Amino acid sequence: MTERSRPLRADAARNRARVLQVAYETFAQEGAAVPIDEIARRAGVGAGTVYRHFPTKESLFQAIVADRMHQVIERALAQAAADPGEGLYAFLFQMAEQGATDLGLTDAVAGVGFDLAEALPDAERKFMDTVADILARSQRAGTVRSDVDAADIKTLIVGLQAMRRFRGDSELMHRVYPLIRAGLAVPEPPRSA
Amino acid sequence: MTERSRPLRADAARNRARVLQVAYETFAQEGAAVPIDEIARRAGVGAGTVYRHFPTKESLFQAIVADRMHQVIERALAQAAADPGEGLYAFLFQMAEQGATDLGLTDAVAGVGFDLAEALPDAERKFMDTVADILARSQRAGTVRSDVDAADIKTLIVGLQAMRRFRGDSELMHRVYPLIRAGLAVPEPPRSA
Amino acid sequence: MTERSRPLRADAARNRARVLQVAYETFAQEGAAVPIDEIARRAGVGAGTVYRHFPTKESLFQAIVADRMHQVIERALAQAAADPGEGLYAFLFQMAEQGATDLGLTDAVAGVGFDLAEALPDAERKFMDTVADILARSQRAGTVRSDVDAADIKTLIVGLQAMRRFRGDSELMHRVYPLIRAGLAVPEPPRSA
Amino acid sequence: MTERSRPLRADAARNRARVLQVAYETFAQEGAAVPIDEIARRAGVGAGTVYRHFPTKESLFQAIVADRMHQVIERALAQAAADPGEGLYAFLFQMAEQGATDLGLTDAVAGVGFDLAEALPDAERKFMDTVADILARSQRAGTVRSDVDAADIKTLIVGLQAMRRFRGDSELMHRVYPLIRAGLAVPEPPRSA
DNA sequence: AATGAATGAGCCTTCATTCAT
DNA sequence: AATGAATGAAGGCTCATTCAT
Repeated sequence: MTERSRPLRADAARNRARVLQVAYETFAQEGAAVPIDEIARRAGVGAGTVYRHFPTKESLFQAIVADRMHQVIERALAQAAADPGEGLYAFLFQMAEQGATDLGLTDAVAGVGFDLAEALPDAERKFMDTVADILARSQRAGTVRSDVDAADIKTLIVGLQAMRRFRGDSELMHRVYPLIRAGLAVPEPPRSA
Repeated sequence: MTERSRPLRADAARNRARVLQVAYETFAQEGAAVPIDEIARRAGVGAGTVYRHFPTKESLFQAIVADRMHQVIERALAQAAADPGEGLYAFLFQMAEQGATDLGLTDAVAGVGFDLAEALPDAERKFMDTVADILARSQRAGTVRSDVDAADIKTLIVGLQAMRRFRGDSELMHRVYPLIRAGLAVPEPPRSA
Repeated sequence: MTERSRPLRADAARNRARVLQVAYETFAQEGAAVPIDEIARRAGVGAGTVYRHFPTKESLFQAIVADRMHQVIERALAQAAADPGEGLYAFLFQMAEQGATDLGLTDAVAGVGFDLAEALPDAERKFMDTVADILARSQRAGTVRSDVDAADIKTLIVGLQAMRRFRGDSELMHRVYPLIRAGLAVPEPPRSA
Repeated sequence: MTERSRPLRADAARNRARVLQVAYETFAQEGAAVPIDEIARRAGVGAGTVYRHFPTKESLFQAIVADRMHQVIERALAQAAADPGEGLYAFLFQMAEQGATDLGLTDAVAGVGFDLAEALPDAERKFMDTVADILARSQRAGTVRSDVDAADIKTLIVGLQAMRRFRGDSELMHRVYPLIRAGLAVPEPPRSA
């Protein structure tokens, strides 16, 4: 996605990956207010090195989000292929789970303090395509009502992430998630006399 | 709730109210990172005046949240009294609406960056009591399934606020809200043969 | 000293005296960093009232020092009249005692952060005259060596105040004060063969 | 005393030393109320640089005091070794001299606004040990009366510093210092008949 | 390329002083 | 005359970003 005239030197590539990973974990745990110096310290590099790879804090954010998006999409597609009927529900669940421990991703998806569509239009488009794909498969499988579209699902993802962060994993799963699922299910036709 | 030996002087009361209002709007729009100086500027007072009324930024937050909570609760109870069956749905909608333009309230309810239960235990308790009250009325009216409790509703509120912020009012109302409502409705009994 | 066209109204005079007293106690206990608002609060008046009587914090300081100086001088002269030989020692002791609990007076005498001679030349002159007077009486009484002058005594006062503040009253009296006294006493003439 | 995993980079060490020196001079001249920004300006660095080396204003104070203490102790021990009988007097004189131009050191020794024993217990202990050592040597040499202890000497130091600050160097030396010395000298035994 | 020191704008908060009530 | 609210200039400290080593 990011093009470079020359591939990174091996040690530079290692540093970049390490910073990305550490930054992801740190922001996820502590929020976006963590100083870059702290990221550098945890990654075992100098602050200058972080800035060499990511010229602003914002760009580090972007890189993290792009990275996560990529992973999320891969996994979702795999699940949908394996079980189309459950695909959408599995995806929703997975996104809630991710988002709960991943403030950056959540906010990126929700567009809070970070405009995904503007910052990473490719990632945004690919994400929406994936949602549409998975949704269509589940609808064809008859497990999701047909008057729901990809934008609705994205909205639910945003909501579920917030809920998941607010309430514990297990409680969300057992108490709220079923409500959402019931809402998405194909409604019973009115009982005929 | 806050007691003062003597009521504030007229000018002071005016300033206090003005700061509160401006701070509410500003935080809602810009988030909690806005400097106090900016609040003061918008309110047309000196920074010292803000600090006279609210000795820390945190306390200004608290005052805003307490104020909003109070209003929200009042309105919700009035609605529930007028139409018990619709009470819960009206409440959910109202909270989503409020929360969308009111980051402070949202975060306070969700416990993000502000521990409502700790900072304003009275407000928190009253809020939960109100939720339980409205829910019970709707359940008695037969419009909400009985295996849902106040904590579930609070979770949904958090989710709806996030969704509402993400998506426009009208779209949320027409596309996502019905799903939530369907999920909360009393399920059809399995069709007997 | 300070002239006024009209004498203060009774209530104003009462307020002025009260502020002076409270400010003296507060500065003595807490140091000069105490805000004027705090003085006002303790005195039970508004901050504006303090400023009506003492147009700056500095001037409040001056008034306190002048007041204390006056009292110190009165008492010292009385003691010297009663017992000329002990007069100087009593005076030194008294000043150490005062100064220990009275940061303002100490610093004023020492000229630290407050130039007594410049701010209150009358008080300064009167103080030095008093020192000279008491010293002369003790020298005539034969209890103090004759090659010591008023400036030396003032220097010792400054030192004793610092020492007293550093060490407790009783320890200063029993361990260090005798050394000073021995130093001031008329030296033994060299033993003839 | 302070250990660092790696020695500071040359430029950093230069800056640190420069800040320390400038801060010493500035605090000595102007007192502790000088803003850090002013120190930084005089040192020709940014405020952030001061804070990099000394994370709080307090810690800058401590570093200065520790530095001075170290020098004072070294010098005093050297003098005492060279001339035990004069050692204590030389020490007193030196401390008075230092303290007069060094509000930080004075206040640290006197415990005014800075609790040496708490902030730098090692320095405090070493200082007291040094005082005791020098005193003992002078007492053994017969130049100081035996009923004086290290705490008394410390008290005198506090007093002398205050006096020195109040009065010029030469005057203190010629007029007051002899009094103190006379007080410390071994008293003449009462003349036998 | 990496390092980490330096920068400096900006934030929260305090407080001497002024001024409307 | 008294009150206490308002002002606004600092001050200590943080941190994104730049730059010398």
